[in-house]
Amino acid sequence: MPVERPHVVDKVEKKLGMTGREPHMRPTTKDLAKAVGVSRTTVDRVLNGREGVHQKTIDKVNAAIAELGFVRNISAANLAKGKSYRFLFVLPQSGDLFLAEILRHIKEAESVFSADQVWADVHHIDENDPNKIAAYLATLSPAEFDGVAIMAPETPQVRDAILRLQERGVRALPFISNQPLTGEHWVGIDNNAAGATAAILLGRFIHATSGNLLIVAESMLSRDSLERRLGFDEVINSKFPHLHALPSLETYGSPERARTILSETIKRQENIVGAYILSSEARVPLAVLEELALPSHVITVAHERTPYTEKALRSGALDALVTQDAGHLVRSAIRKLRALTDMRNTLESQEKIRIEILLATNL
Amino acid sequence: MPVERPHVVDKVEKKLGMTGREPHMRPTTKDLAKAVGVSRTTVDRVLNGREGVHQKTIDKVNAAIAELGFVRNISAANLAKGKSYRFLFVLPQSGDLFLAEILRHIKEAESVFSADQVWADVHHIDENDPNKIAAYLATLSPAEFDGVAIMAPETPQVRDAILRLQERGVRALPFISNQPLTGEHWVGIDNNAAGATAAILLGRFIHATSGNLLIVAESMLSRDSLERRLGFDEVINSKFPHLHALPSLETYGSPERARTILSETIKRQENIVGAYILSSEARVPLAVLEELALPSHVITVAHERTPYTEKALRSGALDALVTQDAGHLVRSAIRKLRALTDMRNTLESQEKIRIEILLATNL
DNA sequence: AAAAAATTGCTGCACGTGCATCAGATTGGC
DNA sequence: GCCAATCTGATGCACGTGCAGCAATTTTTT
Repeated sequence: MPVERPHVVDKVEKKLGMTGREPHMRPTTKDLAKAVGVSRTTVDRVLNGREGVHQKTIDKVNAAIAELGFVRNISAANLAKGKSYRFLFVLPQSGDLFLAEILRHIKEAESVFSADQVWADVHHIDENDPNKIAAYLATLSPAEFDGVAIMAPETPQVRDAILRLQERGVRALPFISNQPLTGEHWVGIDNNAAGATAAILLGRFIHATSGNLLIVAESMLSRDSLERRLGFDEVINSKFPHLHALPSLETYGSPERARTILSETIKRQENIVGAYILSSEARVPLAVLEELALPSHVITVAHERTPYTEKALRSGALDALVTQDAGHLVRSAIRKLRALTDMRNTLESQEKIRIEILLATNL
Repeated sequence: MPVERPHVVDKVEKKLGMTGREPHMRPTTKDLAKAVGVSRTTVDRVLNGREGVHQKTIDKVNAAIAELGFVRNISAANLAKGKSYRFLFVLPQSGDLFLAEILRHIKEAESVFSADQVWADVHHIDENDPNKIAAYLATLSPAEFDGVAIMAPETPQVRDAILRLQERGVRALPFISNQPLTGEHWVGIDNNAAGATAAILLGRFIHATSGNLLIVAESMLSRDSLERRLGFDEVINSKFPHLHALPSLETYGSPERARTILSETIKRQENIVGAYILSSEARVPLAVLEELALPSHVITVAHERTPYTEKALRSGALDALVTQDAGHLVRSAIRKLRALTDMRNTLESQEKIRIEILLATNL
């Protein structure tokens, strides 16, 4: 049974001069004060970094904190402050299945974190108009939101808008799409490594002694795509020189265009032994590849787990999936934003987003 | 900035007949009571399942809970109850590097969860003596621990001890080692799938058109090893019939024995194209394999990420690693135990332990 | 030594929920 | 219509921390 604190007994013990504190009860600010020989007010001043405390006293309090192993009861603190966390996810609009997964997990996470007074909203932006994005970010104030997770392509306008947002006191967190130079905080994977991982899978799964690799992207304009491609090429060139990665085919999200450029390329190239779909929306390219009925020895690798790619993996249309856990991304973003507003640290090992490899057996 | 609840303004608003509640403030039990038209006492009775409330009233309260979207403030509740969570991890003793990782993450997790009044102890048991394990579990009482995560081989004695533990009111959670029939709660991976995943990796990485696969285990007595082997064989037989999995070699944890049986087997078998180390301690077999200097085309797959296997992966001594995240395992166990003592549900998607595949590029 | 500044303490309420006690109110059975 | 049983309410303290207002003490400056 959970431990219920026995109020009365506690008091009696205190009267008898005992500590009144079971070994599994953490010291409180009151205990701290008693240990140091100051009042709770002074302890409070130290804990919350208020000024007007002598350095010597500060040191003594900190020493006692270390010795007693004092940990601030955040629940009680938040309760006292009546604090709540209002976060916003700024995401591209698009019918992307991966994005749908992200949205689903935001809803899910909100219900879990609701017990901790966390609110998560979503706002969709036109990801192709950096000025619009920057303009929208400029409207956000600390009065509305404590933190914002932003998934947007890296452009100078957006980067500046994020910096200004932070200056206004709104914690901003680059989300999935990396925004370099905005600080060390961000949630996502190393896309270079993701591309390299896809390359190893293709390189090792392909048994042919030579051949060409089809590379399909939605667009090569984004930094993420570029990084994946770079990481991919690096590995193919250094470890699998018998394979040749073709120039990236860009679908621009259009099924018709995808069909045209893919079928043309396949007709032209005789010796295709593998296909790498590096965009986060694999549905269109995958559907087209299935239509075109490539020989069965052609290995296909794509990114991001969605209902569609999952099915393709199960059916064998896809040989491997390099993905990041959408739920983890969302929860990590929320935890990081919360830590940022509380000026706490997060647990590195928990927040590191893994580059996951999925085969038909470990879905 | 975080939202500070403006006490004074609140009161004024209430006087003016407003709700006094910003849209991002969750309704409290007081609001609930007002909405239903009962007292906070009655709401409390319903929320905590106390008896003596008319069914009609219960329904009305529940309806209001749904309508207002009331979520009990667990922080406040725990604060009021002075509740703390004392959990125990019962683990094998052994110098296993994987176990060391688990231990490290328990320490780490304790510091994180300490803000939530969670205490995590560790007790080591002799994993080879089911009676001793059962006897130890019999000594645990709800007065000491609210929940216990147990990593122990499946035997009837242990299973019974776990059941009796649960009857005494101590939540028990099978940890990593599955204990079937003790309920749906457990933390770990499907070892059958893990073995199957290793098999796919080996099968696809090996380019030879025929050959033998070395299988190394610490012992085949545990259910986990058996399941991995079964999952492995199933995939090899059905999808890679040109490969032949040799009988399992058991090291019993002894480096000398490992060296002997491995070198003998390798001498006898001419055509070894792959090695699968299915035990959680890969260090000894891996070291021996390196000593024996197998040809470079031999593919090696092992389980569990440790500093040692990580290094082997980086150096190329190992081609792939099938692993489970030790930090995730530990945190998931703590979250599940907490949910069990609170009789809450956990988030399925967060607690599912993934079978991860690691290559040199996605460490 | 007196005045000013810096440091520390006291008191008391607030947050949302749990819980105990006692007092009313409503219902049902006869 | 009366008593008992069942249901509901009122009141108040507790948990650990934050915070405001003011008083008391110590240290530094003039």
